[in-house]
Amino acid sequence: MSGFGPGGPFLADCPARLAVELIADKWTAVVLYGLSEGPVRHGELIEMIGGISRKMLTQTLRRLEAHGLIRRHAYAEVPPRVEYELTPLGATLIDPIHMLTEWARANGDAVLDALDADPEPVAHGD
Amino acid sequence: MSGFGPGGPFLADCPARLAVELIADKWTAVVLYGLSEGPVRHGELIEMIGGISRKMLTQTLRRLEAHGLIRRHAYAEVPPRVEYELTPLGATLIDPIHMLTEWARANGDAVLDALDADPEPVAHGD
DNA sequence: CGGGATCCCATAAGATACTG
DNA sequence: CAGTATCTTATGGGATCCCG
Repeated sequence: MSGFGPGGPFLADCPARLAVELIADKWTAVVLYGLSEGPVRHGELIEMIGGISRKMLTQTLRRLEAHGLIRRHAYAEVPPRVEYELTPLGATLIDPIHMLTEWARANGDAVLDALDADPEPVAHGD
Repeated sequence: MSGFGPGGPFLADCPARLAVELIADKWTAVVLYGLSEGPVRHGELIEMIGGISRKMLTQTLRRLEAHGLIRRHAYAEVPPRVEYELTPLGATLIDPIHMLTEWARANGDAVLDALDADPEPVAHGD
């Protein structure tokens, strides 16, 4: 399995790359997770998530909307009300994200233990 | 489920945050994926992944090692040989990553279609 | 061959203030 | 309440050179 030439790296066009580009930023997975139970308002997401700025939330929601993973519902009211909900496509992403979450719940401590055991930057050339 | 006060956002200490902090960067998931079949050398990873710089690879490997997810094996040879492999803990992360990959393989086209349908930045305030 | 050090640039992301 | 614009800083990440 090591006979790939310079012309064809394996993982270069791997679907993992797309998955990473989609959810591998600071907020995307958390926002999707926040929407997993049903429609949520902008302000509610801010409170739920805790620590995200309005700018980052809006930006994340926009990208998810453009990717077809969530749907925006703006009501013509005063004061304005906007709700976001997963599309059927977006809902299919909840399971994988849930698996990651479960993994973290089960193994998070082990990771923190490992960090605790090797606190130093591990310079192998030293 | 909307009665959380200012003192307790739901997702703030959610394990999803740890999961995100672990794998939500450009290379971590791909590197783990590259190690999922068995021990691989540094240079092999470079070829397999395609596009990663030596600096980023080393940096990613160091963090994974510190997190206890991979193990480094340096052989006292000339020229030097260094192999990396998943720890048992790291191996448990492969399944979740695999699910993401499978999702991308199944739904990647749908996402690209959505992007194609709404190419513009979607300015709702316009 | 593996990897550290340095320099440099592009982007991410927070704070703040303003608009409908 | 929801969203945008602008500014600023921290970080990510590439290129390059040098060392074991």
